[in-house]
Amino acid sequence: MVNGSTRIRILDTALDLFGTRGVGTVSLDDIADAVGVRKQTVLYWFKSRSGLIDAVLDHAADELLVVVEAAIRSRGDEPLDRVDAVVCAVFRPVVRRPALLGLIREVTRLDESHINHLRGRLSAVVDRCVSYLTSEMEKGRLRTCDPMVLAGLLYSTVSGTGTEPIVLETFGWEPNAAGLRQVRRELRGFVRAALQPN
Amino acid sequence: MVNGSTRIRILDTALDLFGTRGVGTVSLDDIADAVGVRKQTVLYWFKSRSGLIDAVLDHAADELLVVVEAAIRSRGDEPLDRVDAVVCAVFRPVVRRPALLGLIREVTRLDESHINHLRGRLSAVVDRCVSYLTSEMEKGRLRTCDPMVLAGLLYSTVSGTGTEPIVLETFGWEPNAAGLRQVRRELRGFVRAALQPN
DNA sequence: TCACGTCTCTACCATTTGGTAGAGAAATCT
DNA sequence: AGATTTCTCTACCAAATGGTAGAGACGTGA
Repeated sequence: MVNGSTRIRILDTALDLFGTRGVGTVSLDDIADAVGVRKQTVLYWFKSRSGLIDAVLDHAADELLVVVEAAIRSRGDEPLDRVDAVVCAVFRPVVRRPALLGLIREVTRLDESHINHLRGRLSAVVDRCVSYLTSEMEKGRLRTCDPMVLAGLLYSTVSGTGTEPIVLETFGWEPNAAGLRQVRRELRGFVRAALQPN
Repeated sequence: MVNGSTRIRILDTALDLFGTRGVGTVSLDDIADAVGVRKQTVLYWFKSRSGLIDAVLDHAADELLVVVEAAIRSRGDEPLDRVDAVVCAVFRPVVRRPALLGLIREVTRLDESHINHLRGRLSAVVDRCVSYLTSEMEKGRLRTCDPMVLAGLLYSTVSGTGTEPIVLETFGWEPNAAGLRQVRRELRGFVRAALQPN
């Protein structure tokens, strides 16, 4: 594969379309049109629609993993700061690449095989997060609760906030740069309050 | 319309399918098959796919409104209890009718006209929630923050938790009755902690 | 009984879907 | 130069899509 550029362009475009419109409603023709190529070129690079989906999920997982891993390592010892860094890291794509979280959220609509594919890709970070939360709770530096479910709650809050600007608009929020900063600020405060040890 | 039962059955079935599989990926044939009727019967009751979608959204909004309105009125004066009651109320359909919240969450994938349709239906409750949060914050009985964004955060947390069991499973959670109770308990604790006045 | 509205059906249709077959241009290797 | 690999194309196809047209079964009121 000497020339990766077409492949990459397809991958990027598919990620955007899948993430914003939902995997199930985007056809190969839609993707090909957006890339400026014929559907058969897409099928040359990815042997089937299903294969493309898996590849796009990998692509998305890669992008997310890099961001999160960096954040986990970044800030000091205090767990509230650590979590805050991860929240900010996951929130960054909301601005830079809104489709990314949207695609991850699509997991609910995918069939078993794609779900497992994505799970395999993310399980390492997920495990790290849960065991980190567990150990900090044991030290009494986070509000004590079920760490697995807490991780899920945090995910829901951050990803929901990032992927549903339409809902926020319904609540009266204004969708612009200042509004996004506002949301991020509130999100961080919300999570911090929810984790504060009692 | 003497016999409403076919219409209602279509509406119910469509709500379930739309909510679990996503609006865009469910065809009229899928719905008709599930009801045990021909596609043309569906098109007799709802003049187009788009009309059916609006009707289903109305159906869902009705169901949700009843539940939420009752909860808002229910419990005493303390705002944390009030919010807790609403959280429980919204969480109930997660068990009884998982597709309901799933459908509401589909709003992000719908086109402008359907979005506005749903918004019109929900704006009253939404406004009430926001102004309630505002007034309680002014009294210092809730953590002070932006009430609109807070409402959005609460929505994301509750609906995300309810609509993404697959994500929770990835975090190691077990999808059964005990697991659901566990999630609800953690959710309530999470929200309570996040709203506690400082 | 007859007419009428209600309800579901069969029969189609144009368009779009994911996918196959294979031709042709261009680069790369020998 | 000739052969081979890489890449994108045109030309199809069977199946599924949303939707139209209209027939027939059914009960109800006059």
